[in-house]
Amino acid sequence: MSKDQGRSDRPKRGEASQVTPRQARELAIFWALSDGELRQLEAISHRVVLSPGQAVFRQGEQNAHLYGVVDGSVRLSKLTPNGRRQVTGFLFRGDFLGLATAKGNSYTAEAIERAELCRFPKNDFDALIDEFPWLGHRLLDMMHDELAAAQDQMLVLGRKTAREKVATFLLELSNRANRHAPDNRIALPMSREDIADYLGLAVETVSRTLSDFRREGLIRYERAREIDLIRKQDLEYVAEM
Amino acid sequence: MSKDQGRSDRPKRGEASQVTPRQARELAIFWALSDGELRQLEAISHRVVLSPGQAVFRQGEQNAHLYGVVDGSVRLSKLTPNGRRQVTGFLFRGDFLGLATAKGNSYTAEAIERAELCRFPKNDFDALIDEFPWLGHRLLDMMHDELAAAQDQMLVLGRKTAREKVATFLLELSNRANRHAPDNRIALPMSREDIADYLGLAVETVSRTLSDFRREGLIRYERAREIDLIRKQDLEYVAEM
DNA sequence: CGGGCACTTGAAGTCGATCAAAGTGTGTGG
DNA sequence: CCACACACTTTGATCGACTTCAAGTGCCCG
Repeated sequence: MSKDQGRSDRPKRGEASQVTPRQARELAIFWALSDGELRQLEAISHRVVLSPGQAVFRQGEQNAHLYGVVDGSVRLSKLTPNGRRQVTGFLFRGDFLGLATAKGNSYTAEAIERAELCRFPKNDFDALIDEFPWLGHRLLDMMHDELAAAQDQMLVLGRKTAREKVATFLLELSNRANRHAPDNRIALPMSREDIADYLGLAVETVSRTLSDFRREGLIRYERAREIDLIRKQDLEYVAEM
Repeated sequence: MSKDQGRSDRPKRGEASQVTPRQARELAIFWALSDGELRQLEAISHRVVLSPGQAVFRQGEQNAHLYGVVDGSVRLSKLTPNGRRQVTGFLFRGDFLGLATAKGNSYTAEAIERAELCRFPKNDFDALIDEFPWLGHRLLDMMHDELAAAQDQMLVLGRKTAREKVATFLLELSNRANRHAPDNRIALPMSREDIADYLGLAVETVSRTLSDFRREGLIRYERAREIDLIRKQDLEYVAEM
């Protein structure tokens, strides 16, 4: 998870600068770009670095940009007038955001831990799509995936018990965020409250359920944010997918 | 809600035929098409008529078509292995489906009441997009809306009480399905169980909550599937949007 | 007109929320 | 470098909303 702490080209947090060569390479891989295409994308890209808690954009704001997560993790959430919160998703390196916001964001995006993003103006990106139409198809595919994920989550929220929700969450995180991590050990950058707001539970229930899983030997952890999924099979059984 | 019962051009249910001039006109309006564009869309369109309960397509099946709802209403749902169901959305005339299914449907789409759909092969539609690029943008916009709706529903499922859920549902239906209906009277083509599975509640809770609303004078109804939203304001207050 | 399915209502039970408090770890300033 | 403060996490006890189980009731369609 190279954090590049103290590198000289690191800009002031929350501000944008030109993308670095490393970021450019990341982008090229995410989008499966040729060299020529990459150069064009680079030309319209800026780099954004956020510290924990800082917002990429907020519910209700206008937003004319697309973002790619290069490093770190991002939390998407909606707030009700009376202050209840629903976390609608977590994003990790390789994920994109800003897609679902034609006019005014319907949700807030915030960095959970220190995060590096790439930013492109939507207009420039649209122009790029006209030049490389398959980019548009890729964008549509990404929205497909996002929509499918949202519908899966609706099932989790509407029809699963607390145990099933937490088990599902752990497995989802294992598949999405820790693709390349050592087997079955997952890092949880988000707080218990974030998890609770994602699963439609109280913090205490999340904590209790994790303790239950540990007592039953399904998982193991000392630090709260680093969990070993021993007996993944049984966890899958609990999740009842 | 002209049902065209007994019209001579009505095909055998569940089978496809050429679109009718009336359907073509509907399409032209939905997509804001010019005459030339409409002719091309007509050329690739087929008409599908479904009786109550019949599936447009099923979870897991391949699906190479897009559909537009011309009349009636459609229920989208997901099933867990152990038989629990989550209804992810309801579609009415003017809505589209088949968008979120790149490879294998992630949900089932079924007619609630008798429904008329227009069907286009995805390939032909893609070709049409190449000719009229703004059609692709329109498609992206529609996915925007779908995604935003899904995220709204996540908030409903995760963070609202039974009363809030039911109130939200009634108002949503009033805005979406009954845009052109006489003020504040809504038709509910779906069963109480469909509503329950949409809101993540038990059937009995939906029924009870509606009875409560009636007792409190927020709504009025004799037949279960036709409800007057008297005191919409108060309903909005209950929904806590 | 009669049967069946959808809806409603009632009573009891349970899961998760809420309230309360103790424990843990992390970062900051002395 | 240590001590303290604060935020996060865990655990316990109680409460309440919604589910589940069990009968009704009534509407719709044959």
